[in-house]
Amino acid sequence: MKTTRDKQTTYSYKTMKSPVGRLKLVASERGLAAIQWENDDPKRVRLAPLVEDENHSVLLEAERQLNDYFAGKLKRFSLRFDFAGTEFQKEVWRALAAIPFGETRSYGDIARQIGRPKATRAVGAANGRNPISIMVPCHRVIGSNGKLTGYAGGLETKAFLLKTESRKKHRRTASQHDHQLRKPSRINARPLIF
Amino acid sequence: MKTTRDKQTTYSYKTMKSPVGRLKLVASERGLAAIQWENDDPKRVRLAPLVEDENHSVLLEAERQLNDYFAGKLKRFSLRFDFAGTEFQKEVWRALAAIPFGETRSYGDIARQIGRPKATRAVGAANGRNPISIMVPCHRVIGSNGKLTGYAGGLETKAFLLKTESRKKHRRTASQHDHQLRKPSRINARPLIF
DNA sequence: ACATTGATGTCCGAAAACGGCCAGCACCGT
DNA sequence: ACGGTGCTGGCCGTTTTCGGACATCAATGT
Repeated sequence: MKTTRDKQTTYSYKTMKSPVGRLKLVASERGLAAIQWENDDPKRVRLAPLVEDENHSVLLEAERQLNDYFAGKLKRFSLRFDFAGTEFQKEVWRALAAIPFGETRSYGDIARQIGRPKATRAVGAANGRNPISIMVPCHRVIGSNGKLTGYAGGLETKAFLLKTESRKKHRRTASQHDHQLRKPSRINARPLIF
Repeated sequence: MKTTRDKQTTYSYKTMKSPVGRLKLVASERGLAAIQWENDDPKRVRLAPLVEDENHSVLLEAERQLNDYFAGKLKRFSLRFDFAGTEFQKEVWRALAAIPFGETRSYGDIARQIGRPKATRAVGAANGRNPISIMVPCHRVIGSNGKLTGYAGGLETKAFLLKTESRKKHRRTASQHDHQLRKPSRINARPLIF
């Protein structure tokens, strides 16, 4: 008998088309729980049981924001997230969510930021388990040498997202000014290797 | 870092006094989830996070029925249960709930009843994990040789419950008649070893 | 009488494996 | 002196794996 313990929570989902392929949005009553790729490894993010619901308010709002993002009309997502993970993972994911549009960080940067400077590999692992692709921008985390190193949606997708964001970033208006950065000299100064 | 994954559901609890010590009642919105002993092994039944709620309707009803049971005024509990366990465990627990007041079964009896005649030890293990003591009467399951063998609330408590039920059972009125039993010759014919 | 054996589902702890890392260093070719 | 490239070793949280331990019991063998 292979049955496992119940998961207790039921999630709603719907799918949508996007420039990076079909996406599957998943939400609980507490907020958005996942954005998964078409061929996502099913054991990367495990949420069950799932029920289709095209009209779930959180899912509709997420879809709207994603469309605006891909249309270049939105640079910062604003939505309640329902993270299911360990305390460490949630800390990492929160740190990811704080990386501004168009910038990048190294895995070590994130490790230092959450106060565990030596947990770089663990940060990498937590990155790979990020349930909410795109909105929690794990694609903005790259190797300290500028290499992209890995992405659940495929390295091409990671490159596409970064290139798009970087282009949009440069098209800034006069009213914009530089953000206050903790380490301004290093941020985004890393060469990107697509 | 020792943090584990979230449990997703929040449970309400309250405590009550009883002839067998203080009991902790736990419920979700789906029903009664646990009745735990004062010094219950915390890893026997794990429900978290817990919030005290003296007025939860399920908890109040459970308390009422328990009081009636201990007063000898109630022989059969009627309440929605919220079992959290594997499919096998739930099958066992459902089988337990069907054992009438004042009767006993052996672990092998239960195993046969759920169609897994050789899973006697597994039944024992599932018994030990029964979250809803007393109401799901795992105390009515004893060794095939009549020995009590084990009980989360202590063997003295198991003996007390069985002795009480057996006494109350015999004090029957003239209007009562024997229950229809599937195996009348064996049921409760086993000698009890207190 | 009494010890042994095998079948069963689940949990627990320990240990090992496994990564979306990275600094340091040697080495090499300008 | 530089700038690449590639290897090595240490670091860290999570997942997987594995070996026992059980609230048993009928069937054997002694």
